[in-house]
Amino acid sequence: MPKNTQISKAVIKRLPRYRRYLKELMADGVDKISSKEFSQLTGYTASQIRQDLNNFGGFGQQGYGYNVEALFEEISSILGLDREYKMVLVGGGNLGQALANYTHYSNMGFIVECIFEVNPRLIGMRINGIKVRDYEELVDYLKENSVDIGIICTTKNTAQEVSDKLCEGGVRGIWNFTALDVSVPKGVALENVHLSDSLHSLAYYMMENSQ
Amino acid sequence: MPKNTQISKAVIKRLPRYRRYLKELMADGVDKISSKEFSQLTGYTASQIRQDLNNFGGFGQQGYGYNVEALFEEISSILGLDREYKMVLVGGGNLGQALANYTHYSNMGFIVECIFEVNPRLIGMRINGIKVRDYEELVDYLKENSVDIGIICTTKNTAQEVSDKLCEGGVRGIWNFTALDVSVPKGVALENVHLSDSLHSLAYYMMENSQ
DNA sequence: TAGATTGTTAATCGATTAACAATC
DNA sequence: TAGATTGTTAATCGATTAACAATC
Repeated sequence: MPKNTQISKAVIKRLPRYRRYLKELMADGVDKISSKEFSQLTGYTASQIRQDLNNFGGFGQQGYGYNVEALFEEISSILGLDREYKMVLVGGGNLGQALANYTHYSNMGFIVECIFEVNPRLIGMRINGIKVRDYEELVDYLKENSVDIGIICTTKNTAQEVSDKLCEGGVRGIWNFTALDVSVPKGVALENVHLSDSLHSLAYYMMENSQ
Repeated sequence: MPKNTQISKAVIKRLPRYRRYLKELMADGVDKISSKEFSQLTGYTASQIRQDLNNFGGFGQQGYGYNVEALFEEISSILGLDREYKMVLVGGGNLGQALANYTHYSNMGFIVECIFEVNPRLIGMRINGIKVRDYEELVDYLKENSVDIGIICTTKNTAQEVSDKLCEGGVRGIWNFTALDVSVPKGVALENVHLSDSLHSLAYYMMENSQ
């Protein structure tokens, strides 16, 4: 139960990371952890961890710490990972195909229903079980099916058009892998993965290190 | 010519974005831009843009603005994009193959020399011209060849081992796509792309929107 | 010269860290 | 009860924004 103040982006970015470590702890059979121990594990300060978690509620117990499994469930719920998301991916090239698979099989609850493509050689095929449809069918498909998230993996120059069609078609989230910062209407969530930007930052830090 | 104060991560994250927009402006034949106009384009405040750029030098001209092409070159140089980087990718699965291609062909100067894999069916093949080698050869390869950046695209449980081999082999940067936060020795730059974390943040914002 | 816009300092805002009272 | 550790307030730090003098 979130308090009604807006949570900062910085906090939200840390939650999936906390969750990953909690999952590992569960796998290792650890059932309680203090903010201090969790700090050593994650690299965030104990103070920040407590501060972050208390945005959402008091999940710990004084003198004891946090129950690993309970905290994992709480964070999962906060992130909305206790539901299912239907997704479509647009742009079934090399990277698109790989991402469709990755997303579908590595993340519980995120279901990639199909891939939309313009290349006639791919249309009609199945890629690891995920059907490839004609991009022309996208708008109709969205009319007939409820889709939560659209993944954009096209070229830069069609990205905005694709995003518009997805948003008009009723998706509530866009996961964008193109180099374009697409704009989405209010009420649609947007997450960009700019791979080249990431690589370019890496280049910077390499140079900085060697000075 | 960077001043000798450490530049904050927030600034470095914005530079590739500035550069992308400058590239677009160049393609559109625009040759000067003011911080105010650039603000409208990028969504960052004019003040922040000027502040950021002045960490590295005075690239503008009072009363005029910034020369688009010159600024693009400056930022490229700051990011270290005026050199070549030799890369190897470890883990040539679905996503690894796609990333090797993407990196090799979408980014000038980032050359993926080869892919290392354990799957015997892939070893010896070429994927879009990039040779797949036996993972067993990685250590020797790094002894004989100078490699700048290692891309890790294996499963989570071998990620740290791979990272260690790459770092001992002399790479100066790690681009990590696994869900593990690998640790690298001081002097090696690390950039993580946690795809699942990104997706999980998206899920959060979708929920937040619909409340 | 007048107008525009930078470079840079100062003010504000927000996020992180420290401290400690509450409490298990 | 004593010890440990949270939840939360206060202090600090850093990043963003505003303001304006410098200057093209």
